Order: sequence, then C-alpha cells, then structure tokens
Amino acid sequence: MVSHRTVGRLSLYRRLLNGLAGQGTRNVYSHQLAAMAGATPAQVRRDLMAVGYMGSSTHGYDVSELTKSIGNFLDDQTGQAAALFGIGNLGRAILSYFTGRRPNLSIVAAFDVDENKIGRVIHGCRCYSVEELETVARENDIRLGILAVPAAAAQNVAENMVRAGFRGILNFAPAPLKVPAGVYVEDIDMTMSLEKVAYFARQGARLQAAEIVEQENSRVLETAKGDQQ
Amino acid sequence: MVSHRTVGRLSLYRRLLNGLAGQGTRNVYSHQLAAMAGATPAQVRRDLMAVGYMGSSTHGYDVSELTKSIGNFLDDQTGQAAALFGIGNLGRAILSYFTGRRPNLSIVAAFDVDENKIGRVIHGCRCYSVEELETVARENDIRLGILAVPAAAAQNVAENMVRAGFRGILNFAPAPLKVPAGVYVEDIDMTMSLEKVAYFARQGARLQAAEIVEQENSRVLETAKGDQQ
DNA sequence: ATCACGGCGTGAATAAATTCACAAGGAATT
DNA sequence: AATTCCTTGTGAATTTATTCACGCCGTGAT
Ligand SMILES: NC(=O)c1ccc[n+]([C@@H]2O[C@H](COP(=O)([O-])OP(=O)(O)OC[C@H]3O[C@@H](n4cnc5c(N)ncnc54)[C@H](O)[C@@H]3O)[C@@H](O)[C@H]2O)c1
Ligand SMILES: NC(=O)c1ccc[n+]([C@@H]2O[C@H](COP(=O)([O-])OP(=O)(O)OC[C@H]3O[C@@H](n4cnc5c(N)ncnc54)[C@H](O)[C@@H]3O)[C@@H](O)[C@H]2O)c1
Repeated sequence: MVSHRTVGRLSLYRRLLNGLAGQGTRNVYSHQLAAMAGATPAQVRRDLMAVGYMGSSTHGYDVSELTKSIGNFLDDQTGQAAALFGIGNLGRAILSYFTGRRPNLSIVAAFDVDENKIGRVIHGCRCYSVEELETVARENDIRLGILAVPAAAAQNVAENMVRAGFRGILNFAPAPLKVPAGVYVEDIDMTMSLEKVAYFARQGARLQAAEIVEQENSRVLETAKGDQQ
Repeated sequence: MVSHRTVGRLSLYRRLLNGLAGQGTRNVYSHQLAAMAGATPAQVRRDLMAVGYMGSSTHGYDVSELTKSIGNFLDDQTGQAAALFGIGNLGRAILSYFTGRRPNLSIVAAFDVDENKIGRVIHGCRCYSVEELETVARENDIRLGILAVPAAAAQNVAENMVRAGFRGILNFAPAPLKVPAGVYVEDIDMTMSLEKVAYFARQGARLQAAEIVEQENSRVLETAKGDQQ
C-alpha cells in the first residue's frame, strides 16, 4: 500500500525528529523537516499522511507525538529481532554500529562458519554456528537477517534463512539473491553507489552552472506564495 | 540527462556481465540480464540505450563488447581517485573491500584525526592527517570522497572536502549533509535500510498470498508473446 | 525460397512519484 | 471583529519511470 520510498523517508524523518527532541525543540513545520531531509514540504506532508498523524496549521507537528506516530507505523509492537550472518570486516562494523541503537530493532545473534568465532561474544552479541540457525531463530523469534558473507556463499545462506522462516534480508553481498515471494530483500551495493557518485560527480561538474541558476531561481520564488523547495 | 536509477542499474549490469565473462559466456539476452538483475527485459534494453551499444536480435549482446561500452559510459577515461575519511570500524571494512577491486576507481588516500593512525599504511592505503587534505588531494587529483566519520563531524569534514575541490561524496554518516550545488552526495543509510526491511518483512507476510498469485500469473504470461517480467 | 521464431530498439501508453495550488483554520495585529 | 499571515491536508496536475507492443531483422527449419 504505502510506497517503498515513503517508508524510507519516514525512517529518516524519525531520526531527524529524535535529533530535534534532543535539542529541546517541541514542534516543527513541514518545511523545516523538508530542509533537513532534502525534500520538499509537500512531500513531507504527503509522507506523513501515511502515518495518520495530523499536525496543526499553527504549530506544525508536535515533535514527540509525531515521533510516536511514526513509531507506531514503522515498528512492530512486539519488537523485531535480527541476526547477522558473516562476522568479517563488515559484519563486525555493523555489529558495533547497531548495538544499543534502536531498542526494538536489534541484532540478537550472529552466525559464521569460522570455528574461531563460534561461541564468542562480540559487541554483546553471541556468535553461533550456522548449524544452530533453526534452533536459535525459533527460540528468539528472529525473522530478519543481515547478510555479510562472501558473495559466493550469499545465495546458500539466504536459502537457509528462508528455511528458518526469515521474512526480510538486508543484503550487503554483491550477489543477486533469489528468494521466494513474500521474503523482502533490500540490497546495499556499495560498489554501485560509489560508481554513481563517480558518474554524477563528473556530470555535476558539467552541469554546475545550470544548477546554480536553477537554484537561484527557486530561492527567489521561495519568497513568493506556495511551497517551493 | 540519464537518470539516477539507470546509472545504478548499469553498474549492476556490468558486474553481472563480469560474472558471465568469468564463466566463459560470450553473449547474453536482455531477458537473462533482467532475470539476474531483478528487472524486466524492456528495462534492460531501455537502460542500454543510454550507453549506445546495440545488440543483435539473434545473439543478444556480446558480453565483452557490452562491458566495454558500459565502461566507456560510466567511467572517466582518466580514472577517478577516491579518498576515505574516518578509519574506524566501517572505514577499515571499506578499505579492505575496495582495495584492488575496480582498477580505475580506487581509494588512494585515507584521512583521520587519530594520531595513532596517521602515517600508517592500512590495506595498502596511506593514512594522512586531515590538515594535509588540500595538498594530498591536489597532488593525486582526488575529487571523490567516502565519508565514514562520526555523524557529529560529518558536516565539517564535508565542507573541507568541498573546499579541497571534491565533486562527489559517498556518505555513510547518518547526518544530512549540506553542500553547494554541483557536488553530488549519495547517502548510504543502514538504519533506514534495516527499518525498511523490518517494515516490508512484516507487510510481505501479510501480502504473501496475493504476491504468489501475481507471480504465477506472470509466469503463465511469460510463455505468451511480449516481454513479461 | 519461404516461413516461423525469437529477440532488438523504441514510440506510445501506463503507472508511479512528486509537486502544485488552494480551501480551511488558528493566532497575532490592527 | 476584521484582516493578515502562515500553516496544514489533499485533489489535481505534472513529471518521471516503467512497461507494452509492434516493426524489423537474422537464423534455421521446411
Ligand atoms: N567490507 C566491506 O566494507 C564491504 C562492502 C560492501 C560489500 N561487502 C560484502 O560484504 C560481504 C562481507 O564482506 P567482508 O569484508 O566482511 O568479508 P570478510 O571476508 O571479512 O568476512 C566474511 C565472513 O563471512 C564468514 N562466512 C563465510 N562463509 C559463510 C557462511 N556460509 N555462513 C556464514 N558465514 C560465512 C567468514 O567466516 C567471514 O567471517 C562480502 O560479500 C562483501 O562483498 C563488504
Ligand atoms: N560501523 C558501521 O557499520 C556503520 C554503519 C552505518 C553507518 N555508520 C556511520 O559511519 C561512521 C563511522 O562509523 P564507525 O563505526 O567506523 O565509527 P568509528 O568511531 O569506529 O570510527 C570513526 C573514525 O573517524 C575518525 N574521525 C573522527 N572525527 C574525524 C574527523 N573530523 N576527520 C577525520 N576522521 C575523524 C575517528 O578517529 C575514527 O577513526 C559513523 O558516522 C557511523 O554512524 C557506521
């Protein structure tokens, strides 16, 4: 029902709202959120329609109420547990990053094939052998996986995840995962992202003049009526 | 001119083509590439229009020729050098990943504020103090940056990059970067991605039945004429 | 030869995402 | 109490992305 992109932006808005709450701000307007998120005010308002929280035309949105509403929309009430697969260079970085970040979306187990890692506790997270997957997943009700194993092993590990009842995979391996319908896969492809940066950096240099003109136009229009970006 | 999404997919197609070449495949059809990339054949063909290489209707695309064409389109002939900022948990993983991967898009310098890291060589990459940025960037003609410093430092570091003439930034810090027009920023936001997975995993469970039906329909149609996905 | 098949490139159609633009309303000001 | 200002929510319009669908062309079978 609600789009892919909207869900992503809602997550971003929530983080921005947390930042605002941290510095004591109590309410916020769509144009402020938009400026922080790099979106337009209209887009922010439209995205917020999905969560069903309504702002006031005089004070905008109440920061803590809106945060709560986005939480209701995005989060599972029971909290969702995730498992990490592959405790290599990237896996360890991810563990350190997600440890103690969002209370109700945390990595509760890690899996690897390396004997040296199995049984250890890294960043507060116990490390298991992949053989134990079904058991550990069932016991902890884990349905989300983060895949950080070598590309050659990725498909195989993904299939084990599916067999263990996983419903979502965040995939860092540069390999196209084939999973049955109903399992959601989100890829993070760093090579692709870096190549995009390289391409558009080049292009941007070429188009810079034009963009600056365009930007100045919108700056001018901003003072006129309506929501300009 | 050519869209954001198309550039990303071209990068993906290239990786898939490299895989095919590695296993000795000499030519490939749009529907095969589409299946591997999770796209439709029509989309593949349309994306390839951007690079200007034409396939044959009988043998599809020549793997090595197409790879070369995509390279001409995506890559800078002079090769683009990138610098890494922040050699922490994530930075080190990134260094290990990109080292010796793409020949003409590599990380040639790393910057940090930590005295213990400055002067060392990590994964074949020399580590400098951020004070040396302007000099090192000029000497090595670096215009791309990978930002992996703590969120609180990100904006500041980004401004230094811009001052040093950088045109593109791959940003891992969960902080909204404000840069002048003409500088391209691509964000990789792992928290957002994981929250998307959590959301759609839940949703997918709910919609699974419907999706399966839909998938079976398209399987059936696949044998009929036209390009179905 | 002729024909049928399967795939390519691409204009046209469709779908999806974003933006415009305006009614409605609350507070401050006159 | 009327006016002004600035905001929200949302239909409608627009822009962007994807998919359809068909003309064309080599190839291999008849
Ligand atoms: N390092 C990065 O920054 C980076 C960036 C982008 C993508 N990636 C991708 O992420 C993945 C991991 O990268 P890395 O640098 O951490 O690699 P790594 O070699 O450091 O770590 C891989 C880990 O996976 C484990 N492993 C191997 N097979 C396994 C299996 N079948 N089941 C469970 N665990 C298994 C290994 O024991 C090892 O601990 C790779 O696919 C890589 O391409 C890494
Ligand atoms: N670890 C992860 O997997 C992960 C995932 C997503 C996002 N991130 C983000 O990436 C960034 C880095 O994460 P990390 O886990 O590597 O953190 P980290 O603390 O391990 O490393 C940060 C590094 O940046 C250096 N640094 C600090 N200020 C600097 C400055 N002004 N200039 C240059 N270097 C500076 C520090 O010395 C340190 O080496 C953070 O913004 C984090 O939120 C990390």
